[in-house]
Amino acid sequence: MSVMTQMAPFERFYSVIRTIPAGCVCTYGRIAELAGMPRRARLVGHALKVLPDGSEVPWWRVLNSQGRISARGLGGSDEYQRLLLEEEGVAFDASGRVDFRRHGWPRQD
DNA sequence: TCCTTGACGAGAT
DNA sequence: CATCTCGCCAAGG
Repeated sequence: MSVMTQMAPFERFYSVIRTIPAGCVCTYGRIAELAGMPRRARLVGHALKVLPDGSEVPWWRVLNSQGRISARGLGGSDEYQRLLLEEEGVAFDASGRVDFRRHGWPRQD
């Protein structure tokens, strides 16, 4: 079996993330649910982590359940993520949180 | 193969 | 609000 026959097992997640509209955000847990894999939030984080640079998957639109950017540690893309979101019109409050009622997707209603 | 680490999350304290 | 526990599971040592 060639190394290519076994594609990345995270396509389900990437597909869902690709549908998040610009200016909107979603959570790791919600992505997992929408992908049909409830309780796999942690795996979504891993999927984004291994995403190659320059990927078309809008990883920056994924936040944790508190509406915050998950810390990545040294050399992380935390700041960059916030920048990308703000460019799309996403607002952060004084404590660095995004209001899901305003930018959350899918909309609850 | 065992053990530890995580871009996580919900619930209990 | 801050911790802690537990569920989950791919990766890397």
